[in-house]
Amino acid sequence: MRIPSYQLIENEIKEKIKKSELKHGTKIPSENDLKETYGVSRMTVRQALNNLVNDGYLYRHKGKGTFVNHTKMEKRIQGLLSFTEEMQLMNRMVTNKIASFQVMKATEEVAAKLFLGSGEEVYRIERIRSADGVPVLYETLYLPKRIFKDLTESIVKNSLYNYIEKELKLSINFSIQSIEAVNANQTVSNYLGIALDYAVLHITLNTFLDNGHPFEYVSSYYRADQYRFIQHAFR
Amino acid sequence: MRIPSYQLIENEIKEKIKKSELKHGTKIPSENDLKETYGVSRMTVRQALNNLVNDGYLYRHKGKGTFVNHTKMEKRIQGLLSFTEEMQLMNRMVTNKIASFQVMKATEEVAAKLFLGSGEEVYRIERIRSADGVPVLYETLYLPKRIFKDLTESIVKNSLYNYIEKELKLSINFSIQSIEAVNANQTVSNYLGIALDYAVLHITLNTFLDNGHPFEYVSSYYRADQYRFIQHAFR
DNA sequence: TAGTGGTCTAGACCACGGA
DNA sequence: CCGTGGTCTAGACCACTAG
Repeated sequence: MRIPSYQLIENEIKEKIKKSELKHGTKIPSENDLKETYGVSRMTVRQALNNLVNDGYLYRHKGKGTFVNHTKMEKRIQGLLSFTEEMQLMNRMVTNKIASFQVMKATEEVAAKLFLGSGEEVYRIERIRSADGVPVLYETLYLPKRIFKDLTESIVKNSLYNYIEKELKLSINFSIQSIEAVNANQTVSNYLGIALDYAVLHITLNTFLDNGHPFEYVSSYYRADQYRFIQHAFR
Repeated sequence: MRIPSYQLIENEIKEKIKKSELKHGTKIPSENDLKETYGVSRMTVRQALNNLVNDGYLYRHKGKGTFVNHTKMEKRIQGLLSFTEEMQLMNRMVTNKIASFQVMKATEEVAAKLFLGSGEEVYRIERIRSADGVPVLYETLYLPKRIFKDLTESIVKNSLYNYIEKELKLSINFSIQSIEAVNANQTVSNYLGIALDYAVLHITLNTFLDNGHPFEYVSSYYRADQYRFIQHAFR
């Protein structure tokens, strides 16, 4: 298992940025200096720097030098993160409560969202997820039995994305989300402990694997005072 | 004005993909073939291909070859669209009503969002935007006077993005949006013609130019029954 | 085994920025 | 002017994939 030298250089610079040894606007050593420091050719140094520029860690000015960028934290957030991961980023403790867990035949709507044949079975799971003990969202998950053969409550109580990636060795690709505002109905108001008619975010989510198959359909309700949705969009 | 050879190679391949001469999954010639075709070194070919891979046009498989990617269309759709453009996509007629139009000194919040010095002037504009005659959103725009020297009501009544790109010749890069659900207050309820406390989407938007400067800060309220927000996210 | 992309070298000339 | 990054060469060896 050899690690290529350009990756070693990349990682070392990345670490320094993360540890704030290199701060926004700082000039890093020139390509010729780095070439000497690491005992590699200039092209290898450039490969490392190119990757860091593409990832937004650095930017270059012809004739001047290479500098540390400041926007990295923001860029990370635009990716697809699970609720657990999102809350970890904010240093908040996640707890999950399973309100129901059953296997049923997919309804027409769910079958359509999950690309299932009629009569195929799905798990239907209701969860209430809290951050630092405060209920933030109530969601209903639909997962194809075909993909999740031996799902248990304890798996769902922890991070589903972690289970999919680490245990099932499946590769999550992208999701389509629809976001709207609705007034809380009786169920939502009960589960989240908020007043009836209080505004909540209703997000439905269809998530797909690398092979193009959808593996989850989720309908979730977020407490407006606890959650906001940040996104980057490029023109 | 010399164009580097790697860019020529890049552009030629990009064109072929756009004209569908190269379709999804097609294997493109090997790096050694391209090297011969264009009479350059292999590193130069790789520079061209690296850029196309980073832009999502191609993907590589070690030992197999380089292939044309298919996700370009999807990537387009997730991009940043103005309200006018979005509504046009859905074949809905947009009308804008200007509720107020003034120049004022930026408040602290607005100055921070627009990277302005204290005391700098901004336009503050309130618009109600309708699709097919139905009010969909009420928004307050803040635009730096420094960038929009001669803004008029009639420009704002049409598409601002169009004016920025076609008239001012500025290049819009990306936006950061924050989306939350709130209950309509008196103002919102009046302008959108909905009941008080009805759930609405509150979206604030900070949009940036290619040079990194923010050019608008917008706070908008969308009618929940008329608008939903769709987005793709990649893992 | 042959062909592919992944990594790497030791040079070179250029254009730009600042002193 | 010198130092910077931008482009480019003509090789090399490696790891992976397929027949």
